[in-house]
Amino acid sequence: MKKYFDVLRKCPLFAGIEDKNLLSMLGCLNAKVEFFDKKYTVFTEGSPARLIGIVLSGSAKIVQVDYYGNRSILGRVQPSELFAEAFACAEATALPVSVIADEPSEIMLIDCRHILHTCSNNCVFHQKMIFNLMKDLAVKTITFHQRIQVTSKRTTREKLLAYLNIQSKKAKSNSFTIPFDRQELADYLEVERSGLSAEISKLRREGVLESNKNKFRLL
Amino acid sequence: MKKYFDVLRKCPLFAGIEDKNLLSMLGCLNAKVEFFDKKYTVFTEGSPARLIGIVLSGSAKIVQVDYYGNRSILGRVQPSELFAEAFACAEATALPVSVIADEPSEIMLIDCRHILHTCSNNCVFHQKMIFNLMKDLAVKTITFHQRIQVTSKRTTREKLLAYLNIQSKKAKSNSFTIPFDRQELADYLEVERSGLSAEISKLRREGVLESNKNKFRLL
DNA sequence: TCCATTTTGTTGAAATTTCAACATACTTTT
DNA sequence: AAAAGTATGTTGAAATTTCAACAAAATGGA
Repeated sequence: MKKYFDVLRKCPLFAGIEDKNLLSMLGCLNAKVEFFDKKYTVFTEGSPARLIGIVLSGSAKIVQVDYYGNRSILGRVQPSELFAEAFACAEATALPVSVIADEPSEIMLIDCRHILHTCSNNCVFHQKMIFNLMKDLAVKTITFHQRIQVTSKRTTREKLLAYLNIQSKKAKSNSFTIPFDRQELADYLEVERSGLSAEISKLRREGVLESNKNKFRLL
Repeated sequence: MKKYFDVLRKCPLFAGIEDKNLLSMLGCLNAKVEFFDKKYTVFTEGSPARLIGIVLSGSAKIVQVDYYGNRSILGRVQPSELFAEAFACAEATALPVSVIADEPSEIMLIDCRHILHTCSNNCVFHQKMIFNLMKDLAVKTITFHQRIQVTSKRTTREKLLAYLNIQSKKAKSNSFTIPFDRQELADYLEVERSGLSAEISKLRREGVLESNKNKFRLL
């Protein structure tokens, strides 16, 4: 497990926990590591929501697919980030999303019951983890707020610009790379890919932005 | 404060906390109660995100307004429910939403620093509250997932039906009352009010549902 | 009760999005 | 290096939404 320490130290779940305690905690949590190849399914929609995932290497997409096959991308997780923690913490019976590896990825899996229900009154590490989970969930909630701020715009153009502005702010620069290809960005913004492509071209012609693949610069 | 105990016992923040401890906790948290008349602003977008709100009586809307005046309704809070807790817990600098009383309402306000930063290692009640906050935030995250499931549909009809189906499931009945008027429902679904009205009429003509004001029955 | 105000429903025109189809560019595999 | 597959851009027609304006219904005060 030691080879994952660099990643785990950055993981919100283990914030403020010292290396010397980490190894025994992982044992206590019964943490497992699994490998998933590109496009393989980490979690399937409808399965029990008992495991919390941590990306150790690679990345994955959180997706929802409705009965018509329309895909909505809830987000993407990178190394050291948690996923499915909300469903586990809320003790949901079934996952409403699927998680798909974007590239060959190592994923740490922890049964949430080891975090929520064991020695939560005595062990200072468990208390710390619950505090960390609370922080993490608060941040996720804010991320959803931001997303709704973007998708509640009524036109493709407005959604795109709202999204690019947030990305630009996040990168603290007017040029930045987004973590989506065209289809994925369309799924995230909840618009048509072709309409999105058209709008990007239009904004480029109007001199509002420059772009090359998933690199953008706002002018 | 004792007159609020019936409501507070149902509040997720105080789950599992006995009456005999509640009064002293409220003192320790420095909880204040304020009254807001209908349409009055409880929290203003942009103000510091330090207070957590609990509805004691009445109700309030969580709203976001963009630079074009388009309003998006993030949700509505009822007695015993928390609001703004995500921003407080994430220690956000500024609120990205406003909270507006829907009717004459009593609101309890608690400075989040009294929950997050005081005696969090020693006092068992603080630990319990943090656990409760984590649960609450997990449930809120799931609520947002549901909302995205609804608003990610591409047509007014699909959004409406997805929303009504969720409400029907929640009520465990095919007839139910929704907490929004037409304009509010339109803002929640992110569609035009006039188009929404038209769609409801159409569904009624097609025999898919019956409705009267904000009462619906799915057939 | 009556008046003023707010909410809801309706409609047609304008704007926008979706859909389908295809061309081009880029990647990956063999 | 060629072939196959994938991603992106473009277009026009069809479908849908938005917008604006108004009528009808419901609500809240005076």
